[in-house]
Order: sequence, then structure tokens, then C-alpha cells
Amino acid sequence: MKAVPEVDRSVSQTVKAQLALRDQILAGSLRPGERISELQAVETTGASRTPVRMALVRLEEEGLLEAIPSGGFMVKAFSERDISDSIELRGTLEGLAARFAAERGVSARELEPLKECLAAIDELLRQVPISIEAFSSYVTLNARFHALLTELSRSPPLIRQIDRASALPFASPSGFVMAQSALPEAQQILIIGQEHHRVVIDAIENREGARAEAIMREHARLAVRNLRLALRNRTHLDLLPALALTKTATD
Amino acid sequence: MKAVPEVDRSVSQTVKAQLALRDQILAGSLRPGERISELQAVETTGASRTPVRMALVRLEEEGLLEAIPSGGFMVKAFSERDISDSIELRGTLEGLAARFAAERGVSARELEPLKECLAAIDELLRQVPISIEAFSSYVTLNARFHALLTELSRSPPLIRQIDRASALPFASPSGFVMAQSALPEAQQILIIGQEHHRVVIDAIENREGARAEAIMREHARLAVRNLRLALRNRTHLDLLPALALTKTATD
DNA sequence: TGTATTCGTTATGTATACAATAGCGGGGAC
DNA sequence: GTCCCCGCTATTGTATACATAACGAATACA
Repeated sequence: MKAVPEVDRSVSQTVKAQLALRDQILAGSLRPGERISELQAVETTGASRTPVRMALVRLEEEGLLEAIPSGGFMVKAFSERDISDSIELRGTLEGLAARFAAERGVSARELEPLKECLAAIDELLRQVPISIEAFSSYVTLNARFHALLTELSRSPPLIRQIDRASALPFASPSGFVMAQSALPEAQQILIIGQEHHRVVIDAIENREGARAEAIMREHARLAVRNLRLALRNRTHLDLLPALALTKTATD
Repeated sequence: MKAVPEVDRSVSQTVKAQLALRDQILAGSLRPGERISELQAVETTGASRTPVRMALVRLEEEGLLEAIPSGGFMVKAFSERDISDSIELRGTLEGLAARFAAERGVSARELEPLKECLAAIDELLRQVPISIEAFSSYVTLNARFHALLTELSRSPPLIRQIDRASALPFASPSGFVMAQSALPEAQQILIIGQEHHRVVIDAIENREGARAEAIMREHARLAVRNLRLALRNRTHLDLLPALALTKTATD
């Protein structure tokens, strides 16, 4: 780094490169199927080749990249079924987390942040129709709710696995909720989702593991229906460029 | 590589280092909690520092290593609950795979290899009591059965996730079956396991998704009971050195 | 004109040199 | 005698140079 001496030393070059590349993929400036040039990545991230390569390996393990047999990496492409499977997969994992939380018991104090999330989302949903900005807040709050719920399982292996499953952006139900936010059905879907959130908290409080698990899986099925709906109405799908999906990805 | 000119060029140094390090961890020559010295890894693997570091990153993402905040990696340590959670987690994932297989339908031809596995295991179980060598074959066959079953889901994201969940050696039910192979209950457990295998094939054939899923989860719960049993009777636990677990790992 | 072979360029895989930081030990002072 | 500070050493993080393999283009031959 002689051309750009002012390097941010507070975060490692590897992490910096990883975040930068992930942003590029998620923002869509790197298209699915496209080969990633290390040299180009070096230029755009500002890190040197070694940390860039480390970041590429991490992103491959994360599932965003795919190794090319002859060498190098390409942005992974996903079929519609890959995405719906990922959503259902995540829901199944979250169902297990909810069951663990219910069976192992959580204190009222631990449920407090969940309920705050719930209330904040309720507040947002009072708007009719919901503005785009509110939808954006919803996505953040919803992600927070799911992360908190996952934590309640107190199971590091499970939390780890859910984190991995959530790395794929479309695995998150709210992603597609946002993608179709202008659809009239959207708000109704969000309200149903809130109902699910309420039920899962109640089930965990009452230590009903099976019910807690069932509702999270139902929640995921709602997200899958949501996805199908969004894909039928191609509108607003371009809000999430990374989701540009290929029909023939893995079939 | 001037000191050791005869390098095996058929496989990349990175992969070679990754396999070598994983073997060392699984064989127990690197103990849980122990810091991994890059320099030492360079000596034992024969690769240079760059591929070794790549391998370390991969193994961290795989879950066998843990990053140390101040730098470097250490072998991850697991608590008893971590292990039982991992088994249940894997069972849940395999349950989903079985359900997908049942719902999406598989041809009789695709079920053939599964049935062959089943028959081969039946053959082994006819021995009373089972020899250690037969147990070893059982572990291989059982792993094959589970891998084939996973494939039937035809869901790349799910298969990928199950592979990740299986990377931790103890997440595999058969690992602990073997660990306690000398226990009188062991053979009975294997026989029950076979019954599960039979039921899941039947459920998939008849396209009963819910039943297929339920039996795989039941199968995992059997493995958890199996684990508990093995841990009570500390005998033969040293057959799997990598399983040396720490009570305070993640609590 | 089409195909095959060869050469050149480019990009990846590997090795090593350099830099920076964290941990540890010794020495000094209170 | 104990505690703190300074310096050294060892190990990690980063950068770059080198080797090798793959892709493409151009030319020659059929």
C-alpha cells in the first residue's frame, strides 16, 4: 500500500476485503455466474492478493461463491427451488431453535427484547399503506427478532448453523417481503407474520416446545408462498439485485 | 520446495494441507483448545504458509477450528450438550431431506442403492456378538446410507447444509455407536436403527413425507440416547480421540 | 475454408520476504 | 519481596515475486 498510505488498520485487510466483496455480490455489481478476477478484486477492495484470496475462500464456504474446477471462483447462481428450499431449511432450523428455547426455558427478562421488537413492528404496521422506508425498518427489525429468537436456543452449534443458513440473503423471509412491498398482499402477509411471532413467544413462555417449533415452520411456509407470489409478479424484484436468479442453476 | 523436490502435483497444496490438518485433529494429535502453530503445520503438512493458512480458514468455516481474537486458530472444544445438539440438528436436517424425497418422489431405481446398504447392514448384524471389524464396516455402510438418503432430497442447499452438519465427526450417530460397541446394548441399538432405516425407505416409497421426516428425527433421538449411554460408561470412548470433550466448552 | 497445433498472454497457485503486534521474560524500583 | 515497565522474541498478517497452467489467437496445413 504505497499508493494509498492511509490504510484503516482498525480492521484486518482480510475482513475488509470479505465485506467489500460480499457487498459487491449482494448489490449485484458482480452477477451470478460471473467469474471473479482476483486482480480486479484487489483493485476494488484495496487489499492485496493474499487477504483477497482468504476472503474468497471464506465467501465460498459461506455459499456465495463457487469454486471453478480450473481455478478461481464465480458468483454462485441459484434456482427458484434452491431459494424456496433455503427458506424452508432456515425455518426448520429456527423451529428447532424455538423448541430448544421452550424446552430449556427462558426467563421473562430474556423475552423482553423479543417483545420490544414485536411492539416496534406493530407500530410500523399501523401505517396503511406502509411506506418503503417503513418496510426497510421492518426488514431490520424482523432480522433482529429472528436473531434474538435463535439466541434463545442457547445452542452454539444450532446458532452457528442458522447463521450460515441466513447468509444467503434470500433465505431471509423479509427479503422477499420487501421485494414485493408494493403488492397489496404484502401488508397482509406481514400481519400474519406478526401473529406467528406472537404465538412463538407465547409458546416459549408456556414451555410448549412442539407448538413453538410448528409455528416457526409455518412461518417459513408463509415466506415460501410469499416468494412464489413475488416471482409471479415480477415487480420490485429488482430491488434485490443479488436475487437475479437463473432458471438452470442447479437442475 | 527445494528440500523436498518430489511434490505431489496431482492435488493442490491447499487441499493436501487441509486433509492433513483435519486428520491430525480427528486423530487427536492436536488437542481441543490447543493453539495451532502455522509454522508447525507447515512442517507437518509439507505445504508452505500460504496454502496452510487457506486450509486453516477452511477448517475454521467447517467448524473444527476457532479463530483466536489475538490471531491464529485453536482446535475447537465441544461440550456434551454441543454434541447432542449437533446430533439432533443433523437429524432434523435429515428429516427434512427425507420429507423432500418423499414429497418430490423418487424412482425405484434410485432407492436401489439404499436397499443394498440396508441388506449389507442386515448381513453384518447377523453376527452375535458383532466383532469390532464388523462395527467398523457398519459405520462405513451407515454413513453411506445417510449420504444416499440426503441425496434423494434433490436439494443442493439442503445437501450442502447436511454435509456441513456432518463435518463434525460426533454429529454422526454411528460414531458413538462404535464408541460403545462393546456395550451389551449396542447391538440392540443398531437393530432399532435398522428398523428406522426400513421405515424411512417405506415412507419415501409411499410418498408419506411426514412419516419419513418423523422417523429420521426419532432416529436422531436414538443417537442422542446412545451418546448419553456411551458417556455414562466411559468405556471405549477413547476409540474416537477427537471426541475428547471439555465440560466447560461453550457454557 | 475448416481444423489443428503452437505460441503468447493472462491469471491463478505457491513461496517467501517484510512488517507489526502480542506475549513473555528480565531487570529495576518501591 | 513483589510489582511494574521496558525490550526482546516469536508468531501472525500482509505484500509481492515467481512458477505454472489455462485460455485464446494466429498461422499453417489438409
